[in-house]
Amino acid sequence: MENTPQSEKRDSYHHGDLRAQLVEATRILVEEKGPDHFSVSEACRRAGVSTAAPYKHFKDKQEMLRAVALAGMRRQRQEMLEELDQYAPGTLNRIVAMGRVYVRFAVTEPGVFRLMFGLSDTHGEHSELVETGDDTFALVQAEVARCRGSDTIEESDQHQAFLLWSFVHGLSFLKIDGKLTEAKMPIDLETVLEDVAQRVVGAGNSE
Amino acid sequence: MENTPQSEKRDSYHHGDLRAQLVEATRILVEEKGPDHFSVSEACRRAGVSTAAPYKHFKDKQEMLRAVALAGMRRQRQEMLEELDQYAPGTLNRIVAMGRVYVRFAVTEPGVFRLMFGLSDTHGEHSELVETGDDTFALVQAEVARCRGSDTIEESDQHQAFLLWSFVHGLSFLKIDGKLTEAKMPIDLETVLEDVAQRVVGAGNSE
DNA sequence: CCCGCCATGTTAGCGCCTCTAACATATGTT
DNA sequence: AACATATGTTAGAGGCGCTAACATGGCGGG
Repeated sequence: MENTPQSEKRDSYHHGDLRAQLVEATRILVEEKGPDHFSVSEACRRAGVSTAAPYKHFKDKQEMLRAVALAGMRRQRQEMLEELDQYAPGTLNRIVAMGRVYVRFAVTEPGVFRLMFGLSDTHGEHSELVETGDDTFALVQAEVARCRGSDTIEESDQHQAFLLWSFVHGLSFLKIDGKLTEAKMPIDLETVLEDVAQRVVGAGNSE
Repeated sequence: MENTPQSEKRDSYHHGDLRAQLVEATRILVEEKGPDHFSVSEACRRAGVSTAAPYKHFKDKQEMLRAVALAGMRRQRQEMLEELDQYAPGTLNRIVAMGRVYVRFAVTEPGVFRLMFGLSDTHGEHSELVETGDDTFALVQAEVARCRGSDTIEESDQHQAFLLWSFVHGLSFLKIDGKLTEAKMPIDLETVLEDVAQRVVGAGNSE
């Protein structure tokens, strides 16, 4: 973050680390204007290069955005791992912690968060994004299994992890889209996450 | 649907019902290419008019998309009402039915569904969209209350409706973004919806 | 009945955008 | 030193959103 001089005039013809700087400019713009209103031109202006320069590093606009999305997914996963460290294994607190990170990330970086999921066209083909997402989901599955006292993931764990994921995903989007007025979400986030973890993982099976 | 001649050459200078036809062309294009890759120009080509014509009916591109989003929200709400008619009042089946409509709509018309939520910039100011969304949500709240045997909505009903909404919303997006492989969502939609309704509304409070 | 108004269409064109081609410059390998 | 390659530049094609100015035709009042 702090090693990106951004708009300092460069002394040499060549740039040094244009690719990284373009990704950072893209990230900032995506947050500022939203993924829709992002333009390559403006990223170039921010980075202080001509509008043709990015095409030496990226195939097209989509690839620039994809780089930002991938970095976002890795950052989100990293934050989860760090948060998980603070809680004892096999407890609901760890489930709650992951949900908290998920929603917090969405609220803190809604632009990048939208990118991580919205760009569904190209995601399928480019496996890094899919793999990183799968890895993060595997974290949830493992945590659910451990709440049962097991280290192997069974179908019920998959199911519960899927329920949790859908919920926090929906909650995140509703929040950043401004659909959640006070009246619709009457209690605070932390309590909600605890409630959901309890309902999904804490209780016994209900069939 | 069948009263839109689409690309028939029109005999007269004037068009007759260009606005409606542009909305329909927009809807189709949004489904075909996704909300991102929609262009006013192409909608004009489909409707057989010049690229300046839409601006006699819409302020800008956003307003065209908003018209499609609003129509979508009303259609979704209508589908819910029709589906609800098939089930006895005060039963979990009615909760499940609403979830089914929500997800089915998302899967059937992912482009419009994205539009209904994605365009968060302009939603806040233009109240029709917000109101329609609120109306639909109120339906869920009322249904939850009635499962308790009450006709007045209390905070616990709000809370449960919110949980349900977040879940189906997240599930819908994960589905249309292709994030739900077989391994991640091991059982079929109907069973999932029943399970969630049971966990959220069916069970007693868990605090 | 005709005439003028206004709604709604058209063409022309500006400015911005993405992306490519052709050229320029730095870097490092031999 | 000379060349190959990586990475920057300028110029420009082609598409898009939107506006201005003009054209057409339906409709209501004299």
